[in-house]
Amino acid sequence: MIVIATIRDVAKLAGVSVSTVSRYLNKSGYVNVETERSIKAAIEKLDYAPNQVARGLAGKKTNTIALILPDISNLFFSDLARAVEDVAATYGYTVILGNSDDRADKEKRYIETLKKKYIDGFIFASQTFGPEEAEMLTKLGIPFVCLDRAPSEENASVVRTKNIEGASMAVQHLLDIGCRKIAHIYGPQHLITGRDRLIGYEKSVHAMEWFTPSLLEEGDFRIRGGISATERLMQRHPDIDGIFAGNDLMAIGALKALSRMGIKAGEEVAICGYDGIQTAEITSPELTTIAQPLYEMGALISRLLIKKIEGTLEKDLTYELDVKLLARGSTLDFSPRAKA
Amino acid sequence: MIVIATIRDVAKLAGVSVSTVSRYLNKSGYVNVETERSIKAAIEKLDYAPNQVARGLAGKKTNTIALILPDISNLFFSDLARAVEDVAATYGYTVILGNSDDRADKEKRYIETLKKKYIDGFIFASQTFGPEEAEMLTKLGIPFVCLDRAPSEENASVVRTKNIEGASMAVQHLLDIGCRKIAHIYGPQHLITGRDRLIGYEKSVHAMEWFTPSLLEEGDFRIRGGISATERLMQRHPDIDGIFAGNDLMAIGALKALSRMGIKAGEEVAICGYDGIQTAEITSPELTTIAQPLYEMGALISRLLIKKIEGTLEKDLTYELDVKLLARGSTLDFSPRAKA
DNA sequence: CTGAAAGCGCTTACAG
DNA sequence: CTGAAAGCGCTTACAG
Repeated sequence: MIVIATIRDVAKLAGVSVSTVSRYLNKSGYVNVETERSIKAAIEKLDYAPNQVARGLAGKKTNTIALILPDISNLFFSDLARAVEDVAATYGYTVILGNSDDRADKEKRYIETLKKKYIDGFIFASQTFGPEEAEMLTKLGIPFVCLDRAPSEENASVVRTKNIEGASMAVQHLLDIGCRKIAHIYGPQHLITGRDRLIGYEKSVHAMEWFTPSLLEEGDFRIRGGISATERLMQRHPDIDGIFAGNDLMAIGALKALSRMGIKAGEEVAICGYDGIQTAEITSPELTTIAQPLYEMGALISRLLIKKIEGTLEKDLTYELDVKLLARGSTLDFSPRAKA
Repeated sequence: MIVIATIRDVAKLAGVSVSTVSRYLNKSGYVNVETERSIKAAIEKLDYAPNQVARGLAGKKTNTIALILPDISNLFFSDLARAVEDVAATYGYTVILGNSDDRADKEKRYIETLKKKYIDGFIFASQTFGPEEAEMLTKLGIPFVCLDRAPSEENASVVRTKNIEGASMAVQHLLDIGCRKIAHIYGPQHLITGRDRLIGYEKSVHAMEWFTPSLLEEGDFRIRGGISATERLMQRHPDIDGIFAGNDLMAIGALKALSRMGIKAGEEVAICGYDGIQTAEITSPELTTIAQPLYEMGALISRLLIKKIEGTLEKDLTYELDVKLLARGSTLDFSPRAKA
């Protein structure tokens, strides 16, 4: 077992007081150039590194943030988590991971246990995060930022994409390639992503002569929900030739459902998703999608949190990032004649 | 801002000393039933919860473990991380996430910064973790456990699956469905998973008359590597009718490559992967794979670490879990005649 | 520019 | 069974 040097050891070796070493370490207050040199030498010699736990107790800062998301094994969130951790590490922060399964009780438990650990701040990518918890954190004085959804009208920093606009892009693309009857599988309506993408779809199609509300079907943002929604849609309207799914997982479900029904996804029925998860590239046909800049979103949100923690964030804002159409086989292979 | 109660507040309210409260909290030493009651009442009234940072400093235990893996956005590791976090939370531990990109320098940096935070232990799912780092941790007295690979001959706890056996199962399955010329895309040979699965393949085929070493091709455990390996293989041996890929990502690459070449994956060339990641179900045809019990692996490894931390692990062992063949479209659709 | 002192909120022997 | 004291390794005013 190795003996780890403390600030006292450094002070002794450098022939100064502990306070001076601390001041040097934190660059708070003046330190003479000479003494600075000897402190530096002592630190080097002893291979000293400040004990973060002691620092945490004394200074109430741990350089640790928590990322609370529904499920890290969900493709969307693992991409995001990667970005969050990258940026956090760059700024010298450590990331604690919490899976909430979108359950308020689990989420609260994380808040409870992590406040006792003096976590510096929270990122919520969870859907359950609401006003109650936001207030709890505010009272405790713990900074937080949110993905997609603001917990209340108050000022909180939020990062999301232009969902309405993105949905319109999806529909427009389907129209452009020649679709004449486009359905939408929408996500849960208690989520802003579910709602806004539905709004974008409706805006784009409500004036079309072929539009009817029965072209709408509810999904759950998961593959399974996409499958059953597609089945119901195709049964109701066998002449559907385009489907815009509220996210990629449901679009993958649509792909699956169609192929089970013996319909050529992509050729006979074009499909477009939303998110731009990596997996959209491994389906066949590959999935056309409205790509969110996942990495940027994660990077931005963790940068915002760190700024809040360090008190350098001017003011809370909602950031709506641009999305991008990635046209791939599931729409590019479309040839209306294939069906007729 | 809320005022948080400390152990002193509890002691005062209960009319006892801080030591007694501490003893009650940690169930160390005797506490009279009466005083226990009043302490309990005080805790309830003040909504007291011990400060973990202070506890960490005084007792050198933080109830926090670190999970170091190559990349959380890799499907394999996100599934695993979920299990690790679940189990850790159950035992009252918090999980810190670190992405190493399989780079020794990043890995060491995590060790450096986390030891200063009094992390209780490490799980390494990273491939770079070697003897040097293992020694470093041993010297520091920090417990660790490893996925797949032991860092040295010394006693370390390791969790992996029966790779050789699993590979043989894959080959046997391909033979069973009628394949007569089976290639193997092997993973990096500095990884035990890459090596052992190759051994399993060779064991099963070396006596076959059709076997030739040119049925082997190297991959990198990623989709891209699977694609190019498959291209090279099919060029060399257009009559290959079965491919066993060393992991699912490369198998997905094989699927992609074949479809680009106009070959019907599944029907003309059967494909089997290894891992059992969730994504294997969303390809088309769905991917047959040798499934590792990912969740169990994650659960076991984190349970092992916690036992080591708490000193209740009898001895270090290497656990080799069973795998299971999940036969799906990529082999079940096989019909040799399709090609002829 | 520097040091002594108090404090962060616990735990751990050690007396009693 | 219980309490006083020292200590964990820092930071933060406050004097000088």
